[in-house]
Amino acid sequence: MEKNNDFVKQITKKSENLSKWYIDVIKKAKLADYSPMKGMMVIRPYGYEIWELIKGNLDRMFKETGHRNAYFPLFIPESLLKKEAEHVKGFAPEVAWVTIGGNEVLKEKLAIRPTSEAIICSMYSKWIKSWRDLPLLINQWANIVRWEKVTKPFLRTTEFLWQEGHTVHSSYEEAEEETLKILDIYKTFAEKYLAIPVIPGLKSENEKFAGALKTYCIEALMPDGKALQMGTSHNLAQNFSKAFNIRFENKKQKIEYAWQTSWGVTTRLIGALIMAHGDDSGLILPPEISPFQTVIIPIAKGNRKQDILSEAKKIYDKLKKNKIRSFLDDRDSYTPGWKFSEWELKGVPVRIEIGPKDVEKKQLVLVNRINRKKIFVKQDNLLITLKKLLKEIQIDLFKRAKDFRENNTNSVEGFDELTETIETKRGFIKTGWCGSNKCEIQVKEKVSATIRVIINEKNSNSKKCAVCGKKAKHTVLFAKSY
RNA sequence: CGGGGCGUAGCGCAGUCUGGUAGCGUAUCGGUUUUGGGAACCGAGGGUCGGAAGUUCGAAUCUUCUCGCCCCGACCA
Repeated sequence: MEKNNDFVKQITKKSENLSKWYIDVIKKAKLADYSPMKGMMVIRPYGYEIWELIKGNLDRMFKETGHRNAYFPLFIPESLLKKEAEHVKGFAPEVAWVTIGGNEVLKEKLAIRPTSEAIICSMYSKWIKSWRDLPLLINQWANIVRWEKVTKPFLRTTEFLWQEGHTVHSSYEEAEEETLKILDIYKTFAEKYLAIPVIPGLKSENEKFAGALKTYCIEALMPDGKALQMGTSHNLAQNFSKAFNIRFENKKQKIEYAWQTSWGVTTRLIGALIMAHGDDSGLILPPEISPFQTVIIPIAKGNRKQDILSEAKKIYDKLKKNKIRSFLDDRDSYTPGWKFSEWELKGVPVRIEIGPKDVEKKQLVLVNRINRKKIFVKQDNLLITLKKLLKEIQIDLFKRAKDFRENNTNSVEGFDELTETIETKRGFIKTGWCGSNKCEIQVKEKVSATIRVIINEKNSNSKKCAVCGKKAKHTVLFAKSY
């Protein structure tokens, strides 16, 4: 009986089929559900609460670095979207258009924003006149529509939620500094809050944002060996300021085009969170970002029922007072065993059990979601032990994910070894690259893997390009990607 | 957007080949006893078989079209 750990029924095993497991968990844990429109999902309260925690923490980090929130329109007139040539070329295939308003056919069709550079830049050109107006540091939390062909809840949906920062600076160097500052915030957030280790770096020309000079990103490795881009930060240089006429008078009294950045993360982060940490029993949420850090399950037996319930309520109040997000599951219609499985499926990191024996001994049972290890703790020591356990779980999840990434990162030399490793092992493939578009495409055509991130911009320790054999300019990570 | 698979009760499925008026498990609702790993018993409700058109005396079942979802590719956060 104690041998069988298959407590949760009705979800596919993560080890057997990650995709199926992923969908099962999302539906059974009530994170999201499909809507009547293709590729559009409903984010249910439990899923949205995770987003609120992501949003709250990132928002604080943005504000601490001087950014302010604003809100721009959902629609972008076609003429504005077309102003930056590369930009419109990149997004055209996935834009949804509004052509009728009320009963009238519109004179100019309106794009539902696939990203907001165009509308925001058109406003910036009105607002910015002098170096004294800079830097301008604005972020917006918004929804976005991209008409994707293949969708998957959280990872790629037709409509998604995100934040997009759009900043304006008086020099290239300052814009570059901002781009890297945000990249660092993203990395810190991913690792400290989501407990997902990421690799920061530059995108290749092939993979960069339409309209950017340089695109930086953070990349994570998922359990199936595919890479997931978790955030991007672009140095737009003067590409958009020239297209949208954002000019300022600099300190030398010369008119100059402004230097810009843009950056974003999306509800995709929730998808990463689900895949990175979960197991055969369901989700495992890092304490920092879990809607409930603990769930209290009273085992209300026989004539001790009232007794136990009131003790459980006291524990709940105590945790609430100490700002530990918890849920008291005192529903009478489910048995304790059912609740254990349910909350494991929902990924709550610590379960607190309180039954007749515990009330007698003035103790509680804490159960770690990662390994189901039980800790018996005196009621007086609850806070200290619980806080320690939550910290431990946060760290363990990060460590687990990092070990996985390291075990699935292989260094290779030469085209054959590169393509063979991708085919047989997947994961990140570290190798030298000469910097040519042609070499990257050659790999893509053979094994459909691309350069996820350039991790060493300057030199590559005299390695050779894995494809052409010429001297390598960069060290890069190849991978298949989401 | 190409190749493959699937849409029948909230969920998981059988029934489709061979046409005859819809069933199983689970969940739900009411009641009683229960509660330390998805409780037991008694009773009840719930489906225009994804949608449309056609063939037929008769369609979940056959034909055509269409919508959606999943998997594998190509494209993207």
